[in-house]
Order: sequence, then C-alpha cells, then structure tokens
Amino acid sequence: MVATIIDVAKKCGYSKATVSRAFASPEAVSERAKARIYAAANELNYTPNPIARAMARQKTDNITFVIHENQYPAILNPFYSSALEAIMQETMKRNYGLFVTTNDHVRLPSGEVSIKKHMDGVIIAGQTDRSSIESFCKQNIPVVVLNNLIQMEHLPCIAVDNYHGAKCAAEHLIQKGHRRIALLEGRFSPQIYHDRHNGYMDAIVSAGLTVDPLLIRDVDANELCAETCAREMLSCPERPTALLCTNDTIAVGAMKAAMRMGLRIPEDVAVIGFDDSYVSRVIEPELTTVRIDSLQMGKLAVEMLFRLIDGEELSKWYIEMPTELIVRGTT
Amino acid sequence: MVATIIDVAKKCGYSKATVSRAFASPEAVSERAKARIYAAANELNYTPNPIARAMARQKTDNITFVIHENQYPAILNPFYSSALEAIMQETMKRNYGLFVTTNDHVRLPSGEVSIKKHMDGVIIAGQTDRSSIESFCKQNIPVVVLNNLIQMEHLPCIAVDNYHGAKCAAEHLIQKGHRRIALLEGRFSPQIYHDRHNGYMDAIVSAGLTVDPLLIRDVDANELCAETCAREMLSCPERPTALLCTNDTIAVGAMKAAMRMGLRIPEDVAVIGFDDSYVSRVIEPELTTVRIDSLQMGKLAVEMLFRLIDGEELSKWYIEMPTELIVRGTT
DNA sequence: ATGAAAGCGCTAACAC
DNA sequence: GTGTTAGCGCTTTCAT
Repeated sequence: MVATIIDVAKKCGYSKATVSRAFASPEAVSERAKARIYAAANELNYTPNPIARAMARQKTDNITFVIHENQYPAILNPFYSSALEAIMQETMKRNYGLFVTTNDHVRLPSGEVSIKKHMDGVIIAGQTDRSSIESFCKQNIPVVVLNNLIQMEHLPCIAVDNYHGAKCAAEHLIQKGHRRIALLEGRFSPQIYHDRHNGYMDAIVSAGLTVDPLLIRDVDANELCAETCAREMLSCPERPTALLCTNDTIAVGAMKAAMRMGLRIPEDVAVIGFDDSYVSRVIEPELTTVRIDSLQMGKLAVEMLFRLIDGEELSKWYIEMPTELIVRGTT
Repeated sequence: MVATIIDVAKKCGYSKATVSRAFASPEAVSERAKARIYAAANELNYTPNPIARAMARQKTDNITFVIHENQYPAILNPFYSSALEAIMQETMKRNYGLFVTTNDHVRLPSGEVSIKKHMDGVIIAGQTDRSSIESFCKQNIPVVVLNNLIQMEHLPCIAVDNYHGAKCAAEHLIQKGHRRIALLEGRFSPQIYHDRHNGYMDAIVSAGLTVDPLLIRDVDANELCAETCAREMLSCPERPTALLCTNDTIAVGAMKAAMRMGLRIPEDVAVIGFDDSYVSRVIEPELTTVRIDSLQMGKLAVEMLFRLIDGEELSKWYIEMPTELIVRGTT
C-alpha cells in the first residue's frame, strides 16, 4: 500500500542498506546514488517509517509529558500549561515528538499496570506516585519531575522556593501596614501547601502580629470556592484588610468577592496571588503576585531530560526555582 | 537489558505466541497459562513493547494534534487550548496516545519534507497548507480539520458559524440602543475574518445605521495592541459607545483601555468578545461574548477521526458549530 | 561507497 | 488452547 524501503531499492537499483543510509546518514552515500534514490522515493511518495526505525534503533525520538488526572484540567491547567508550552517548544527544536498524557499507565490483563513506552524519556508534572516512577526506572526510561520533590536516588526534580515566595508576599503586606492578613490556601500537594503556609506564618510571627486562625482557610483552587470563602471573611466584623492567596485563580475569586461587595482594591482590601499565571494580567487592576518562571522551569526540565537521554551526567539532581514578588495594582 | 517476550516465554515454559496472547487477547488463553505467564512477567518486570507491537500490527494507537507554529502560542492559545483539552480527554478514554506538535513535518536529506508518522490519525487545528494535508493522505493517514474549512474531497472539517455569531452580537448592541459600534477585528484566517466582518456589516446596514470606516480597525489579537487601538477610538470626539471585538483577548484589552480612561462598563461603553474563552470570566465585569463550544468541537473532531481510523463511513464531512451570544456584565 | 544478512520484539495466520 | 513460523520496515555490523 504505502511504499517501503524495498520498493525504493528495487526502483532505483540500489540495495535497501544504501537507501536507508541515504535518509539516515546521507554523508555516507555518493551523490550519484542519492540523486537516484531521492528521485525514486519521490515518485513512490516514500518516507521512512519511524516505527520501523524506532524498532531497529531502539530509540523513538519521542518524549512524554504526564500530568496525572487528579490535576485536572490538564491543558487548561493555569500553572502547568505554561511549563508545557515551553516543553513543547524545546522538544520541537530538537525534532523530537511529544506525547501528552494524563494516564501514563495502561492496565494489563494481568492486573498489573504497564507504562506506555513509545518514548525515550518522561517529564512528570507535580503529583505522582513512586510506583509510577519506579516503573519507568525498571524500563530504563529517564524521568524528570517538575514542581515536586521526590526523594529518590538519581531522580531529577525541579521544584519551587515556595516558602520564600509566601514569606515575601506576607512581608510586603505587613510593610504596607496591614495587620489583619488572611491566608486562602489551595489544597495542593503537602509539600507546596506547607511551604507556602510556613512562609506566611513566619512572616506574621516575625512581625510580632498575632496569628488569627479565623483568617486562615483552606479552599479548592477555583474561582467560585475562593469567592465564597473571601466573601465570608470580608463580611466579618473584624474583616481582613489583605488577602494572601496561594495561587492566582484563588486570588481572582477573592478579587471578585471584594469588587462585588463594593470594596475597592487595593484601598479597602489588598490581594496577592501566586504563580504569575496568565490570569494575573487579565483581571483589572492587575494582580500583585509571586512569580514563578514556569516557562524556564519547563525548559530546564527538557534540558535535563535530554542530557539523561543522551547518556550524559547531571551536574545536579535537584533544582529549586526562585520566586519573586511582582507588585502590580492590587496592593 | 529490558525483558522481552522471549524471556518470559522461556521462564514460564510457554511459547511466545501464548505469552503474546496472554497480554493481547487474554480470553484466548487458559487460566493456568495466564497465571504462570503473569508471574514470570512480573518477576522479569516485563511489559509489552508498544513499538514492536505497532510494527507487527501496523497500528500505533496514537493520534496527533497539530497546531502550526504561526498560531503561537500552542498550548496557551486561548482558543485551541480548550479544544485540545477535550481532545486529550477523549483520546485518553480510548486508551490512545496523543502527540501534540507544531511541526508535523521533518525535513528529509532529500530536501523533501516527510511527515512524522508514529500515529494512526491527525487533527489539524486551524491554519495549515494543502500540501501538509496531502502528505497525510498519501500515507493513508486520516485527517480531521478543526476550525477551518478546506475544500478537498473527503476531508472532514469542523468549522464555526462565525457570521451568525458576529451578527447576533452586533444586533444585541443595536437593540440596546447603540448607534456607534466599533469593530476591532483580529487578523485571523481570511475565512474567519470575513465571516465575522460580514456579520457585523449586515447587522449595521440592516438596522439602517451608517458604517463608519473610522470605527473599523484591524488589530493583532493580543491585549496590548487591542488596548492601544481601543484607547485611540475612545479618545475621539465622537467616540463609539460599544466595542465589538472578534475575540475575547481583544475584548479584554479594550476593557482595560476603557477602565483606565475612567469609563464605566457597560454604562459608558459596552464591550463584546468572541469565543467565550476562560478570560471572559476572569475579567470583572464578566464579558458578554459569542460562545463557541470548543470542548464539544474537540470532542467531535476526535469522534470523526476515530470513525475514520476504524474504517467506518462519515455521515457528513462538514460540521458547522453553532454560535450563541452569552450576555454577561459588559453590555 | 555499497551489499548481504542478521536482527529489533511482537502479531497473526495456520497447524495441531 | 497452544506452538510454529513468517513477516512488519528499518538499521547496522561485517564484508567486499
């Protein structure tokens, strides 16, 4: 049906070995041969079959980005989408293919799970389980973990200095004169949750302010839930004058609550977000937020992964991304 | 290094055919054999190699989503990201793999371009070139085109009723009493551009209003450009009282211009967007916009593609998605 | 520079 | 229900 290397070989009179070389390592083939081979290939609409190539070379030239489904949405995820954008660009640059998947496993009839492995390497976004990573290791597939720190021998991780980010944000509010600073914290992975929580706590305590448990609330990281929560807090007699939110989506919800209650931002209530995702500059006034360079994070992940794929050594197995407070209009 | 089907066969005493069946069609294998085979497989950390499987079956169980790089950003694209989200979910449901790529071609040493084909089918988002589609056809790879109508025999396309959407939006503004309605149009593909343009024009003309060329402006579809453009228009002595924008990003830029000039929305100036993308509900007041069900669009694309992959007939080659005006706070 | 031949790991007739 | 065998389309020694 579709032309194969044999068809081309027959048509041009060279062996399939030479045809193969003409495509895979053209410098090893004479000009004369190449001319004939390419001509024959064009006539037959022949293009090399990458599956067969992968089979013979034991290499697919693909990598996979996995974002587990509990982190829904996957593509529309406000945090991971920009990391993925960068991963995509970098992967394309190297002429690799990119799989994107929420379920890196497939259930075998044996009841066991088996990883899908059309790929030479994997980037795992955030939450995952050790067994998942172990599966990849057993199949000798390099893994890089993005936005999560998993203690495992020779497992490259890129995480974020969340503690510092949250601390700076709280300090900024304190310095602006706020004394009742609420914390709306998303139910993220324990690691991230605690680091941001502790950053806030330490800033409050260091400043000699009292920690009011009523001002600390867990929320689901969506606008509606955040809005409801913020509205409740802002309705209290002793309402907070600032809302520190552990991601931008929560911050947007909080802003909506304030605006809809007729409060002015930042005069009546200040808001800070986290991540510096695209929403932070959509809302007006634009959101003061803790910036994480997630594009750079994605880029670093790809670079580490390709080093591993190429069999090189990694200078470090753990990278901590810095955070930086970006002051915009909501403080 | 990594265990193969042969290792398992040796270890458990069955032939590799039976081992293969135990994984690919377990119902054809006795319980006794399966028990032994799975046990051996587990000990060896064996999992079937999908490349070899694809090679033998001539089927990869993968599809590809291609969004050409001129439509940058790819993942962060406000329109295509939600279609991709749906495509992803649907694809995972069927236990297929999903490639995402901006360059579906790879340059061959022959100077020709060759498509990457680890996949059984392709969804192309928006702009593309005929030759790209023809390449896929020549390799017998089914293609579905999303958000673009390309006249080609047996080429499934899913596009949008842009004319109707723009017309409704303009009519809504007219009905609200607006007489100076500006049009900020993004430089999209000619098809989309013209349909939205004509929808606006027809509504204006039908209402007996005069078309003021000063009120019609092309813009790049980003916030900054839109804000600049809107600011200029709103600074004119005879400023428009409504801004019809051909996507939500432009509308957000326009809203920022108005807000920063101290104009109230919708009292002083009304704004309408297009797409009903995530930004429409981030901005406050929330944006009146023309809804396109892009999740559904993605879902339909996947369904059509799988029909083709499964060798079934398509009842129709062209689907036009309806549009619907969603009235929120900006009108 | 080119060719012959042995895989790569699996599936799918076909036979028993 | 299980085994035998012939591929799937390419790469890669090893010769020449």
